Amino acid sequence: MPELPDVETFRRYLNSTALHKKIAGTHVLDERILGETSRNSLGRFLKGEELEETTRHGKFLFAKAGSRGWLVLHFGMTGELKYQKTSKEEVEYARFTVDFTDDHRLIYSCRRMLGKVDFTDNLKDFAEKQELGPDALDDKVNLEWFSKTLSERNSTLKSFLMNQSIIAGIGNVYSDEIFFRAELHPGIKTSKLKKGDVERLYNCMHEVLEKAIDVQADVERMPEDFLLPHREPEARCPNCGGKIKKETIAGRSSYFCPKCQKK
DNA sequence: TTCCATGTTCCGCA
DNA sequence: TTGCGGAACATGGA
Repeated sequence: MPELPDVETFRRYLNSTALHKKIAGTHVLDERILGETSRNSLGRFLKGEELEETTRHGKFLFAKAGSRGWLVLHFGMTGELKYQKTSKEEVEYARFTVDFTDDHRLIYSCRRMLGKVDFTDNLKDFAEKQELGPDALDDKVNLEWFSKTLSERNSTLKSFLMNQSIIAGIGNVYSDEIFFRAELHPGIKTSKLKKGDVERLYNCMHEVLEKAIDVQADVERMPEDFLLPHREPEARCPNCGGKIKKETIAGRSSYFCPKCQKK
């Protein structure tokens, strides 16, 4: 589930596997995965270079390829990364590979084709073009900024937190988790929040994202009192034992506890 | 077979 | 003009 914690986990995985190796070539297995950069250009930009370092902005992962710029990976809803020996059998739904001269390759897979592979020579320009707000864990997103930005909007909390042009990185699953921890109903209007609510929401956003990164976004390793392990029909609230409710809010299915998260 | 799914983008409307 | 909510997109999985 590629939201901020998942993408951060991919980034660390890439760092521990695919950095500082010479790129022999690249393969685009399905052109529909490409963003603005053509198959040929992508190959030309990457071949002979090494991935030197990585960074992340919201749900976008960037890997610096020599002095030419950055490989851009977005994972859509079903994207994944895998690094393995070239001789190993192909990963299912593999769409793009970076092949290294040491006979290993980095495989980008994406079942539903909603992700994107791209290249950019400037991270700032890229973020602007994508209309990305600051990353949720960026220092800029402090309580003061958060509370000011919240007050300038008038939408549901759900739609606020999932809007990538306001704050980048939070999607459907982790926004539910944040509202659960903050004991706020996802359908509350931003204008209705009291000062204490805003602070709690802000703190829970950090708590949830950091904890999720800690456990490598693995649901099995999430704390038992998180909503995530109980995010399914008929589940019980880990807090009060009540029944978890599913409702469409801002166009997405939202799970919450109607007892703990009042509107 | 039908419904649903963690992503973004586009369109109509207030 | 801006910004919100819903539909559409692609591809299976339950």
